[in-house]
Amino acid sequence: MACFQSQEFKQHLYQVIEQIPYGKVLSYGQVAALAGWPQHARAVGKTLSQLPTHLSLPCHRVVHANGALVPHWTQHRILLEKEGVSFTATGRVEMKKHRWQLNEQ
DNA sequence: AAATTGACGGTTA
DNA sequence: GTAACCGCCAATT
Repeated sequence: MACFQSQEFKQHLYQVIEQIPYGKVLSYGQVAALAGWPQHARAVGKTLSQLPTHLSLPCHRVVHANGALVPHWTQHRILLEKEGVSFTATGRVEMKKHRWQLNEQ
């Protein structure tokens, strides 16, 4: 079966992220589960970290389940703010409002 | 082969 | 509400 390095996995991952609606965010674990690899949230993050820039994928809509943003990425908060995502005082996304659930839409 | 690291998750304090 | 701890998997050193 396909490994995490395989193109098939990445393709599936891209497809999931591409489906994230405007102003919504998804956690790594949720993305991993939708891609068919539950419990692999960490590996998903690793894969996203190796994403080529030319894909123009809304990877900024993928955040930590706790609402924490991506470390070492200064633009993350800005991009989400532009989409109307609310933040708490400590700089975390309000997952309660913006977490994309398959139930809605 | 063993230990370390990393864009994580959920529970507990 | 935030902060810390332990558990999880895969890739790298």
